[in-house]
Amino acid sequence: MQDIDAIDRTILSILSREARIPMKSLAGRIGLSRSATTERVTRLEKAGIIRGYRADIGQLEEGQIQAFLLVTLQRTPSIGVLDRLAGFSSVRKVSSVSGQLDLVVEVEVGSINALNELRNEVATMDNVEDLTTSIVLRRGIERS
Amino acid sequence: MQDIDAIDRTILSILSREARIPMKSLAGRIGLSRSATTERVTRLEKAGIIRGYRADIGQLEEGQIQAFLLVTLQRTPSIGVLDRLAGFSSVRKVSSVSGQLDLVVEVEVGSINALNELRNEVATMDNVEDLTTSIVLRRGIERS
DNA sequence: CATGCATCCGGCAATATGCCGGTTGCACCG
DNA sequence: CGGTGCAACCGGCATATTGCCGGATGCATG
Repeated sequence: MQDIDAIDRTILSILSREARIPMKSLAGRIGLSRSATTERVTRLEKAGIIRGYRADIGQLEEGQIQAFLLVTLQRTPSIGVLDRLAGFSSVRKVSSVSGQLDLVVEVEVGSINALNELRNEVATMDNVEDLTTSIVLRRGIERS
Repeated sequence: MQDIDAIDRTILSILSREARIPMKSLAGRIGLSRSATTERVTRLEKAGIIRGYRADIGQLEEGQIQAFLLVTLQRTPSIGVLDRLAGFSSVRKVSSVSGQLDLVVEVEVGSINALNELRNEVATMDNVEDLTTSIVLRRGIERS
């Protein structure tokens, strides 16, 4: 196969909300046999469309702190910085964005100290011009 | 049960990366019987610690646009705004943060037009003082 | 010491999965 | 045209996993 057709889209949308659903039930919902469904899912996994399956943990571990690092670079693109950020285990997600900012980095650390250290490391990276840290006080909704 | 002990933590950390793992294998890894493991997982689900299981979709749907709305409020707390934001289906995640900003809102829309409309709606909400929109150009790593 | 309760274990029937051979529709080619 | 290859589908059987018990154990409580 090659392109993602309507059936694949349905599969993705179902799995993105109910990842532990049995293949048989999934097959039932999309109107295919179990084996065909499994084949499609396997393909999607191998193609990297489905990266994995995650439990959605609602409540943070005690003492875990989430924060956003809002980064402005001296010059874009951000060669190197992205890779170096990915090297930190506390970095959860990095997005390159348009506008005044260049990067939005979501991090999760065990303490304010750890956050400060991380912040300093990132701030002193080559090419980083400005860095604002916003600690997450409260999580609202979270979908998908 | 009541508090989340070390075993629960292990369960969460395993499930947050491999949500489709069979309970039997999970049990093997943490050194408990299958039934005890299933019980714990069920408890975690009912307690809302595990909110659900999601397939991690790597590639965005064609034409889908992600963006961050960085919101400053006139006065905090943000009574009302959080709820109203949650009402938009395109809003993926809302975080209350400290610092100059008050809210970081992650959204995903089908078009720039839709983003603009959303932006306008949020900007004209009562209590919203300032709003910066940053479109995601590229997604870097994403963990957990 | 009895009672209640949380937690654990193992077992059996019901279900789901992995793996296979077989069918179908279709494009391609001598 | 018939033959070949291929992608996608189906169903079936052996094996693995789950749901759903009953029962053991440790522990706090009256």
